[in-house]
Parts: sequence; structure tokens; C-alpha cells
Amino acid sequence: MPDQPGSLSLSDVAREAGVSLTTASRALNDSYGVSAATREKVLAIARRLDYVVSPDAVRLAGGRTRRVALVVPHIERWFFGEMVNGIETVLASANFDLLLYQVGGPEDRQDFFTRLPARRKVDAVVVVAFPVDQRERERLALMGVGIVAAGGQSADYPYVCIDDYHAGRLAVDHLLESGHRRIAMIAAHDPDQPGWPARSGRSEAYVDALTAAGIAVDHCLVRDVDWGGLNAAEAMADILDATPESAPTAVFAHSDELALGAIRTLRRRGLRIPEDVSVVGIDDHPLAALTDLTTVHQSVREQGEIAARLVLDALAPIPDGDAPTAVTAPTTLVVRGSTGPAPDHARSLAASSDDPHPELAGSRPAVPAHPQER
Amino acid sequence: MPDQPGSLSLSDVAREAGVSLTTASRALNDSYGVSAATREKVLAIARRLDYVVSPDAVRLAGGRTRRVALVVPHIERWFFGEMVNGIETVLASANFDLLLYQVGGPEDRQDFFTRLPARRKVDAVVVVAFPVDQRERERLALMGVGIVAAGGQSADYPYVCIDDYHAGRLAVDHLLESGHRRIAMIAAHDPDQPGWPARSGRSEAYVDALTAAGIAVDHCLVRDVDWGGLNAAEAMADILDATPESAPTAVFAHSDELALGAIRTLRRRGLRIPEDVSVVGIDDHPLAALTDLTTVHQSVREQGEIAARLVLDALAPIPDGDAPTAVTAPTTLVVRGSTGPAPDHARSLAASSDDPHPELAGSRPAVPAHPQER
DNA sequence: TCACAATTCGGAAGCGCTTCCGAAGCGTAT
DNA sequence: ATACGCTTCGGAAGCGCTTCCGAATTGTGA
Repeated sequence: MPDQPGSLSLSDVAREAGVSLTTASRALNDSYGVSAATREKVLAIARRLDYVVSPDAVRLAGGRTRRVALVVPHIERWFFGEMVNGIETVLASANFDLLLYQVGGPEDRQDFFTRLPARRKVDAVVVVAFPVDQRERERLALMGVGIVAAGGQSADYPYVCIDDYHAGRLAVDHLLESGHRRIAMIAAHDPDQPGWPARSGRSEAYVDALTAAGIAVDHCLVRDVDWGGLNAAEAMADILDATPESAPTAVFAHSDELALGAIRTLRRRGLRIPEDVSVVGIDDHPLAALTDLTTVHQSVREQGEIAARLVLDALAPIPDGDAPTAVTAPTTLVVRGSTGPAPDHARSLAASSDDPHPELAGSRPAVPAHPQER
Repeated sequence: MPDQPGSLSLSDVAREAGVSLTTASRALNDSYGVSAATREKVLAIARRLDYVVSPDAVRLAGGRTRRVALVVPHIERWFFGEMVNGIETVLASANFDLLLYQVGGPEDRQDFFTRLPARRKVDAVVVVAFPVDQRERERLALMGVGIVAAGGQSADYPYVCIDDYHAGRLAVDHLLESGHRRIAMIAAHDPDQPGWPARSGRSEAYVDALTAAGIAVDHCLVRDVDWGGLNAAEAMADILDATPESAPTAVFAHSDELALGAIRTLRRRGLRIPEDVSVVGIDDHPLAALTDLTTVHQSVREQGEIAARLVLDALAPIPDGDAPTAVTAPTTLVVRGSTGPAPDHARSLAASSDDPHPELAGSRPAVPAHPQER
């Protein structure tokens, strides 16, 4: 069976150009050992005939595949999509193809690492935001290709990620500086991703920041939920229920999506944001801007681009010794309308133990805090 | 250069098993012309040696690539991510690999269709939610492989999509039934996707629904913006500014993200949702549930799965004549908290021409309309 | 003018696999 | 016992390309 209907081969081009297969090949690649004249002739013919090499043949004959595998948990989630976006952009412009492997649930995962479907198919693999354990690392090694981690730290591979601790501090310190003392935290772990370390960096930041401010962490204010806004909403309700007399005046969510969930619950309880409680997330999800959410910005797309460059470096014929092997992307606090100063009475609370927000039920709506709105 | 470091070839397996290359190959595939005994032996050896075929060699020798190209505009957007998710899931379980091509802006597009980077690399291509024009269709045809369209209607290829007109009617009729007469519409077109027809189906529905209700469409209430929540927010402000004495009591947004943008503007203007104005979107984006947005649900993931099945059908050795060539996925109205009955005075308006919402500036916040909250 | 080097090119092997076709090996009917 | 058919297997060609190595051509210095 021919390579593909309608495709012609290099030998066709060679014949047409009146040169040998060898020369044609060289004209198309090497460009050494071929005179400029013949090279031009071959190229012209190739173009005229609309010739396209067969990547499989190239590969078989000893070349690289020019393919890289992308292993990503949930392509439909903004974070991963954005990451893939960045990776695709630079890899595509370097003429690499992307093989997408979605490895979500535990079965997927099991299957992926045992079958190793990308084996013999790619020059490198980038693992997006997801921790690989020892056993999985060994399987991956079997592929015999370079590996880079994007969106997560890794001791074993070159990686790009943010400093989760720093991001957490930015968020929590912002709350602290606004006078908040009772700060809740909603952390999340992906149920499919046991032991994702990123979260713990953010949690650590929370603990440290409070401690540094002389505040004891109250475990009634902390929840760790499965990923998802709805779960965060529940967690928020939980926290509120657990602290009827000492509700938090602020909440630090590990991600914007969680923050949005928390906000829903707060609103439904008649609490105003930010007058009654401030909320801060992490990510700067596009919807954060839309919902006026204060957050910690990270450029996921750029991280993707960097990851791709890490791949390219690793694949370079003469590995660049100076090429970075680990880069941490910057994060910055973006203050929007969901955070504000702590309610006055909350500062001098601790004595009165009745409903801290007796006036809320009938309170007036938030004054539009955005005079700049067009 | 060997196929890949550490990989052994079929001939290694054959030698080890004491059979010929031919037999080994047959044992691994055909399973015909080989006795059960030898087949088992070969399979056992292959397993023991951890043998993996070289897909490139297979391909070269005449097989299929078992790869399909995915052409998608913006992988980071929920809709596309979800679609890819669905496609990946079924294609992966059919042992196909996915080549991802992100074709966003016009340059990308130009480049993709002229270079045709997927040429000679795949057995089929699925074009996600994006209209290909005549010239592009011709280029695509050059690839000589099957093509299916996902998330958009196409006269030329098998496709799966929703009935945009129907979805639009569901949304607008819902508004109408709630007594709204002044209904704004925020449509969006992707600046990178000239002439996306989906939108027009939704717009048509708007016009038809109003007409059927005996309402003339007021162009002051309609805006067509570039894709994005922020743009929708601006459009909403525009509409409000343009109709100081006859503000809409409802808005129909072509997508949830647009709806969220509109909501932001409404809230900042001190308007309550749904007491003062109702908002309905389309998609049932995960955040719609979180933000209590009434919307028209579509299962994008399922559409992806269906698209993948269309691909599989097209690739089947004996094409199934009964296989569907076009399927439209169902849509259903999901009523949440962002829509409600039209304000009383709006129904008998038309006479008084002063500010229709004089009391809004100091109005009370929305009563939590969700007693079911956990 | 001749020897020799550099340049430009072609022959052929081989990458890992599938598959056509023919060769054994075996059983059964005559 | 001979002939024939079926099953099981191997040889070898070929998929489209790269690359080693040697041949032909051209140019250079003496």
C-alpha cells in the first residue's frame, strides 16, 4: 500500500529533477554536498509537485520523530488548557507535533503507565501539572526519552512552575495587612492526583503567615476538599456552620474556582463581599477579572511556553549547558473588589459572642466600588 | 540509528521464539495462518521481552497511522477543552493517537492550511467548532483523509453539533414566558473565526421568538461583540446607556461567559438579578452552576465522543452504511437563579418614560433565593 | 602537462515492519 | 502406494527515506 493516496515520494521528485534519490534527499535537508544550483532545482520541483516528506519514513531511516507527548490530567480545565496552549504554540513553531494523552482518573493513569502508549512514538514527553510517583517514573524511563514537568516541581525532571509558597504568602499577607485576623482557608486536592505537593506549599504559606502575625491557626477555619467550585461552596458553608459566633472575615482559597464557590455560599447567606468578608484566590483565571476577584496572578500560558523551550533545549543536537533546568514563574497579587479592610467590629471582637453580623439580613447592597466602570 | 535506544525489534522476538519474522508478525496481528501454539509462544516471548512495535515501521509497511489530527481554535477555552476531552477519551480507548493542532488567529490559520502540517501523518482529521471556507476545504482535501466536524454544522463533512436555533428559542422563550418584553441580546463572534454560523442560529431564534410574541426587535438592545466576557460587559453597559428610559428587563447572552460579563455590569450599576433584570446564557458552563446562571445546557463532552465515533466509523474497514453522518446533540433549559418574572411595572410600561428603576440605588440585596443551599 | 585534492553526486544498504508467494508437512481419498 | 488439498511457515520484496562510501568531475599547484 502506498504511503497515502495521492502522495508522491522523494524518488518522484528525484526523477523529475534528473538527480538521484540521494541528491534529492540532501537537497531537501543537508544542503551540504550539493551545489546551490541542483539544490534549487530540486527544491523548485518539490514545490511544484507539492511534495511532502513521509515523516514515518524519515523516522524509520534514523531521524527524530519530531513529536512530543503531552500528558495532561483534565484538558477541559482552564489551567491545563492554558498550559497546553503555551506548549503547543512554541512547539508548533519549531515544527514539532503534539501527541495528546489525557490521563485523568486512576484507571487512565494505571493504563497509561503500563501500556505506555507513547512509547516509540515521541522524542520527549511533558508531564503537565501532575506528580509522578517512583513506579511511574520507572515506567516513563523505559521510554528512553527526555521528560519535562510543567506546572509542578519535580526533582527528577527539568520543570517550570510557580512558587506556591510565595503565591500563598501574597494572598494571605494581603488579607493580614487589611486587618483580617480570622482567615479561613479552602484547600483542594484533585481526587485523581494523590499527593499533589503544590497545595501544601500554599497551605504552608497560610500557616506561616498567620504564625508570623501572631495568630493561631484555627482548624475550624480550614477545609481540604476535592477539586471543584461546588465542593468549595460546601466547605464554605461548613466553615460558617462550624463557627456561628466567630465567623471568618476573610477566606483564602487555593484557586479562583474554589474562591468562586466560596463566594456563592457567602452571598447566599446574605454576606456582602468585601464588606463582610473578603475572598482571595490564586490563578487569575479569566473569570476572576469578570467577577472582581482579588487573586494571585500567574501566567500559565508562559509556563507552557517555557516548558516547551525546556523540551527544545533537551532535544537540541548539542545540549546547551547553560539552558535552565528549572524555572519558577513569577506571581503577583492582583487586588480587585473581593477584598477590603476587615469589618471594624471584627477587630475588637472576642468579647461579644452573639451573631457577629446581626444587621446583615436587611443590609443594603454593595455600593458599586468601581467608579472606573465604563 | 536504531529505532529508539533500548527498543528491540520484531526480529529479536522472532529469533528468540525460533520462528521467522513473518510468523512473528502474523502471530502479533493476523492470528491467521499461525497455529495457536506458535502464536502463544510468540506472544509470550514478546511480552517477556517487553516488545513494542514501531508504529512508524508499521505505517511505512502499509498500515494505518492510527493517528488523527485535532484542529482546534483555542484549547484553553472551556468549550474546546471539553470537546477535546470527549474526543480523546473514545479515540484513546480505540488505540488511536491524537495530534493536536491549535489554529487560533488568522496567521495560524493561514499557516496551517498552506503548510498542512498534518499531511501524511494521520488517518483522519476532526475540525473542532470552526468553519472552513471553500479554499480551506480544498487544501484539506489534499490530505486525502476523512474529515469530521465537531461542534459546528458542515455541509461537507459528517458533523455533530447542537441546534443553535433551538437553543436560542429555549432561552428567549423562557424569558418571554416569564413576562419579559424588553429583552436584550449579546451575541459574539470570534474575531478569529469570520462567519461562524452558530451565532446566527441563536440570533435568528431571538428575532423569531420576539416576533412570534408580537414584539418588534429594538436594535438598541442588540450587540454583537468579539468573544469574551469583558466585551460582553462593555456591551451591556452600552445597552444600558443607550436605553436610559427603557432599559431591558432581561438579557439573552449567546454564551454563559458573555452572560457573566453582562451580569458584572448589571451588578455594578446596582441592578439586582433577577429582580430587576434576568439573564440567561447558553452552554451550562461549570461556572454557570456556581454563579446561579440560568442557561441552556449542552453536553459538549458527549459531542466530542460522538465526533470521535464518527471518525471511527469513517475509518472502519467496511464502512457501516448505517453509521450516522450528522448528529445534533440535545439541549435543555436549566433554570437557575438568574432569571425570574419581569418586574411588574415593566409590563405596563410604554407610557411613563422616566427612569424605570428609580428605587434601585438604595434597594435591598437579593433575598437568598436558594433555600436548598446545603 | 600531470598528479592530487576538493567538490558533487550516485549506488546500495538498511531502518522495522507487512505481505505476496511458494515450500514443506500432514492428512485424506483413491 | 500415489495424488491431492489444506494448514503452517519462511524467503524476499518493498514501503520512503537517510547515509556510508566510493566514483566521477572539476579545479589547483608544480
